[in-house]
Amino acid sequence: MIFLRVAIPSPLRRYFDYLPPDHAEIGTYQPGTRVKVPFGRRELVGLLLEVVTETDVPLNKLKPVIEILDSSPLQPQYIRDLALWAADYYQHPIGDALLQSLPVFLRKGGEGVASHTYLWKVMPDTSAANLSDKAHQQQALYQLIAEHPQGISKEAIRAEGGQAYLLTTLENKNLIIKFKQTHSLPEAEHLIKEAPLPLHPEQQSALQQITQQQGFNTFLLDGITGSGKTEVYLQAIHEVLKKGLQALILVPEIGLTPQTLQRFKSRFRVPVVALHSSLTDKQRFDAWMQAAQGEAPIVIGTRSAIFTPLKSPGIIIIDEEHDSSFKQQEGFRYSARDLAVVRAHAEQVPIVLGSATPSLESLHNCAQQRYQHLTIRSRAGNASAPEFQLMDIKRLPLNNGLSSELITQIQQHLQQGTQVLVFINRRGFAPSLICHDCGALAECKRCDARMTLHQQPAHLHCHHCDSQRPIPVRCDQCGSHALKPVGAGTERTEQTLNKLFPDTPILRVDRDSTARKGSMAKIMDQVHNGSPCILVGTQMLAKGHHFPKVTLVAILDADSGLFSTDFRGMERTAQMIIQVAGRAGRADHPGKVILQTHHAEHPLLNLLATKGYEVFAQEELKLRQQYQLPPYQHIAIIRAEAPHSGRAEGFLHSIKEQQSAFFSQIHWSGPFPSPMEKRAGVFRSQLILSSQSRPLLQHSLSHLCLGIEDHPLASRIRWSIDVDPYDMH
DNA sequence: AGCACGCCGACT
DNA sequence: GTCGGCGTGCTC
Repeated sequence: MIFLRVAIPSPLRRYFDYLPPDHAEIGTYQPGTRVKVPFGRRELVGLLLEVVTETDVPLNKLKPVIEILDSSPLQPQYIRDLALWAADYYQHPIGDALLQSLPVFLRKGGEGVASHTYLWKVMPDTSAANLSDKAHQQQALYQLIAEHPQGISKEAIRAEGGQAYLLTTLENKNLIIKFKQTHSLPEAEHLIKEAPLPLHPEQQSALQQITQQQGFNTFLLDGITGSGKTEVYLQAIHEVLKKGLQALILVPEIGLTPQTLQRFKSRFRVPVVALHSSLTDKQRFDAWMQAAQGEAPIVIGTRSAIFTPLKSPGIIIIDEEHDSSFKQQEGFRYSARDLAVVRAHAEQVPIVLGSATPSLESLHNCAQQRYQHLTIRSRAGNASAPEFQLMDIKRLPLNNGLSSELITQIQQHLQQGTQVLVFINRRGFAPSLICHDCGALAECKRCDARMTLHQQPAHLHCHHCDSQRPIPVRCDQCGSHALKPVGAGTERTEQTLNKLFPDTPILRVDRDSTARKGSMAKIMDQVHNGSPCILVGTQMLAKGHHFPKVTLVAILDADSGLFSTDFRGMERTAQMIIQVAGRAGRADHPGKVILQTHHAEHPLLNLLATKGYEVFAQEELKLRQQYQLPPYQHIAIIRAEAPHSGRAEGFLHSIKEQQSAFFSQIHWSGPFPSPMEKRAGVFRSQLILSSQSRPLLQHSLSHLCLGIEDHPLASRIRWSIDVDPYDMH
């Protein structure tokens, strides 16, 4: 008798055994195929993992599988192993982790067959001369297709500006022929579309390190903004493509822009597949299949793309490796960057982690000789580094957050015909609304937080739970009409700058101003026309985009993260400052960065402004070591939440009392209320576990997890484990 | 996580 | 009378 062991997408941390399907043809059941199974009163898509001859479950409880969905596994074994490794390491239910490694289309039971891509090529013994001289567009299309002897797809034709609607016309004239895309790639000599840029010595040396070694190696490509990291990626990818292998590139959520894609598409004459959020489930699956079948030599995606199978893996690249979006912040809380290293090791391919502001973890891994540190300290061309100025604003009068010296400097830069970037990491008009008579602040009813005042459109908005209400006319507490906005967000800064510089366009860039499709592109077009303007925005400005005409970057509030309860606050602030600063100045325009601060004497802020990120990071690492914080300690947070105050904390207390004696060399701290205890109507608490040894912590967590599951309150309280948390909230 | 069962309050 | 509130228990 045989049983099918199936992974089910549920929070239950175990497998489920099933009987073979009722009318099954005699055949082999292949691990890795999807199955449709009854589960409770539902039908779910699960993943067949193993065929076993024994089961612990009483026979009368076993149900048969409804249907085997795939004739063979759609995913290679190593992706399943990666998901299993992650489930174990991040303490996530195994079935859920496994199913999350598949595209949504397959999770929902969609047919595992990709749509065909059709290609066109020119018929032999024809030429553009067969067309009328007047048919310019047809001629151009013919030429374009002729340039691709392996065939070209409709999408690629459109991307190259060809008139795809004329394909049928040329087909009817028997000049071109349509065929299904096959898996072959262009010959090595046809790979390059656009010539590589010359490398300066540091880039050259980094490229050599990456490409000359065999098998698995982790490289930290630590290159200042403008040092040409992307060119190193491109040339490393070229080497991979020459061997007929594929490249997987992970970028931050906000970094998957058409410009990013274009850099890869215009360099190589191979399909580049992008797994972005605007694709439908089916389109995403098709792209996934192209990667899995080796049809797409270059695959670019965000966090979840780490589970994309490649037929012939050649290299993995994580761009902006310090970026927080690589860590999933809910549910299956994996770090795509860390999983990428695990994956590269399993596949024996090199992995490149690139950043101008590397995470302290990665720098520490370099110091421990686990990663090879490749630094690029010179900029491409003759660009010079921006000059930093810490501007002490203590006791100075401010015009909605702008000091008069800053205003003067903005004026000067506009007069010299260049652009200015004003960075303020708060959207909305003002962080809150205060009653001038009694001091009461407009608070969110569901969170321990102030509500942000917005004016476009006018309302109060909680940025933590998204609840909204109209702007009150009278104070809730005392009935006074004297309600005043306190502090400034992007909207207010925009308004203030508009009054100060009425003749200069002020362009606001934040989540609100770019919510409509195409509005970001519109703003960027205006910036790139080069005439003087002021860009005002949040961290959206700090990523991806380059503003060659910007010569002054003003950071209105450099202090926000200096005294954060989160030990990573300083690191994040520094990364943000350097990333924003990196938007300014190019070859002919040296940039200047002004940091408005109330703590101009802050040692780390000074170090950052005068000596740069690298020196700052070394100092910050010393502090982490001194206080025994990551990366010198490994930590995990057990979080709990409940709709009544105290319950979550009581639950964690009870867990700690019951369990802590069983574990040695694990340091327990808490439970504490979360930094914002009430959020979206629930009360949250956390218990922090730390250890010097990562394997020990992981092992302990696995046991602890079983203990928590058995706790009588576990089913009534929402709890989760966050291993290597990025955000302490 | 879902989903159903089951036992108490305020509606037609 | 019953509609529906969410506490509890189960999923091979």
